[in-house]
Amino acid sequence: MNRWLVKSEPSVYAWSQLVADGRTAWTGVRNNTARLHLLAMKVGDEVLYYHTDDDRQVVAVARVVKEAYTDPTAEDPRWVCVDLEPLRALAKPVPLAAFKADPALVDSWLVKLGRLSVLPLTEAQYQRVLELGA
DNA sequence: GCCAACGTTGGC
DNA sequence: GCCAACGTTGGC
Repeated sequence: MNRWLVKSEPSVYAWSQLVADGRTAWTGVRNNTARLHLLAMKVGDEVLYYHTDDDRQVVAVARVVKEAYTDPTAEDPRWVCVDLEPLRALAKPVPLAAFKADPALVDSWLVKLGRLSVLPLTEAQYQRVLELGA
């Protein structure tokens, strides 16, 4: 079971929209590192849902329901997407500042490589976020 | 709105 | 194959 984090601009596709839709194709990723992470996702993997822009916090947990396939919104067929469904919102969102302040999270890719939109978390990092968000 | 960090492109 | 220039992302 791998753990991930995906970013979304809340003005474009917020968590509430995923809840309303019940499921979505995670399209539009055009960065090779992020692409490799999408390719590594397995059905059942849990994915933290992070809002960029003014929010800048993890708000919820989603789950992979379909593994990587060609992104229908891309001209180049090498780009892929996965399908996600909402799992649950965090009781308390975990802000980026908490990642930077927490020794267990400061080494995460979210902090180290801020522009990466799909990134892996270690099990310990993942559990720590859930703990902070409980 | 600005800027830092990173990726990509294209000239040589 | 190197690197300068440019574009994009996301935090502040």
